[in-house]
Amino acid sequence: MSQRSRQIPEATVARLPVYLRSLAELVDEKTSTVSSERLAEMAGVNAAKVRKDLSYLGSYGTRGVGYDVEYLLFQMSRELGLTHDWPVAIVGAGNLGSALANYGGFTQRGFPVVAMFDSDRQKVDNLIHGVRVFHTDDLASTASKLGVGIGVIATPASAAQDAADKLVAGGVGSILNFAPTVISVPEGVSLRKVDLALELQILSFYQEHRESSE
Amino acid sequence: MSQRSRQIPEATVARLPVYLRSLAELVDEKTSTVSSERLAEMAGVNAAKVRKDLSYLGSYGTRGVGYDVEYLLFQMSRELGLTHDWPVAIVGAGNLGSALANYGGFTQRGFPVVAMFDSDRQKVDNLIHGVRVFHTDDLASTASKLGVGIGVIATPASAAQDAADKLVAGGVGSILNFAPTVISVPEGVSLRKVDLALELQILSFYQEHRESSE
DNA sequence: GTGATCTTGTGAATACAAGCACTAGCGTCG
DNA sequence: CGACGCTAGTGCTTGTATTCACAAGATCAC
Repeated sequence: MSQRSRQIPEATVARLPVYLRSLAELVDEKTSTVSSERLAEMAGVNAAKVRKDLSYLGSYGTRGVGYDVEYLLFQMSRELGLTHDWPVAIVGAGNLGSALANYGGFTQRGFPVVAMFDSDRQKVDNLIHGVRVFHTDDLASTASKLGVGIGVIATPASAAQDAADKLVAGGVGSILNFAPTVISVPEGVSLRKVDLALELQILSFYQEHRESSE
Repeated sequence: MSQRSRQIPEATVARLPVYLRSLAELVDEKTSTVSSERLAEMAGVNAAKVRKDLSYLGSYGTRGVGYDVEYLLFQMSRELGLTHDWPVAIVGAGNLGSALANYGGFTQRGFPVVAMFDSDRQKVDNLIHGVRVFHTDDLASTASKLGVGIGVIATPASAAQDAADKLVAGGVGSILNFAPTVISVPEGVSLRKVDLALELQILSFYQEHRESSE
């Protein structure tokens, strides 16, 4: 059963949510069928890529017609694991952590924040946007008890690796890291990062090189 | 002069800031020389990749010895365009935009926020973390006047494309998009995106598939 | 029904990235 | 001063992702 679908390439997985959003828009505007070309335009990619990406999910299109929007949306949600909620824990109750907790979009999209953690005992037992703050000493056990699947690291860089280790110890399988540092996790744990400074520096590179060539 | 260095691959550019951070750490701990192996470990990549990446910048290492930390740091900063500031404008003075403006890290790292823009006249002329809010009607002209190089889009999805268009009209060459939507920019303008929901959904995919195979 | 027109699904070609494994050069130690 | 050990630089192989281009299936008009 685990081998239901051939391995989906990483690059494809990263694009599925973009298609998903496009499909949601199409539903909103009551469009029932969509071609790979239209979907490609909405997602900002090439049509052949859309078709190949979607073909990994199965043959859900109809030649000469296109894809049924609702059906594809459902299949994709299922594939992405969005048909049920994924409890999320946020480590670090500072500016960023609080901002993330306050940002309603999480829960709304199926990622309810069920706990926050901080090493500052002053913050422990506070409620942030209705979410209770626990001490990081209790991270692993609490995360495990609450069935946390995804951990978000919003600590300073120096505490990030420790946070990751504790999350993993608590059985968390996926980590989203906002701390500006490289962290390592055991094989089998998924890790993605969001790093502002890094993004700006990449843009700076291209900015610099564009200027010098004009 | 613009052809000083052979074209640096995108994947390499995206890693340079990671090396840069590692080098900064090494300077802090007073290390004067570093091998590709050590740097690879710090950056979480393979040593051969480090050497290849650095070789695009020039031959700054010494065989049998390694790289001089300070010298490499300098060269890399230069290449990344970090030897001077890049004025940044933030479009959207809502929760996210304000949080970004309040986050000191920007200015500190050479990306001073020189202006914010919002379509809500109530917010115009407010100061957020010392940064004045302008109306989006004046976006292009103000951005141009202030010499903004990088624009950050922190608007709702529906306003993002318009914000991008105005930034481009104002001469902005690089855009960092936080809005959960695909935006398009003319050739020659750099575009990167940061999208929370998307990251969580990608993690959800792997989470889902890990579970089903255990 | 048959031909014209779409649009998917996919094999093959191309482009890009990663990693290995070797070579060249530097420093050091005996 | 010669041999050895270390480490950068890089050609080549392998793997992955993108794109092209076309055949196969579906619909529609008449």
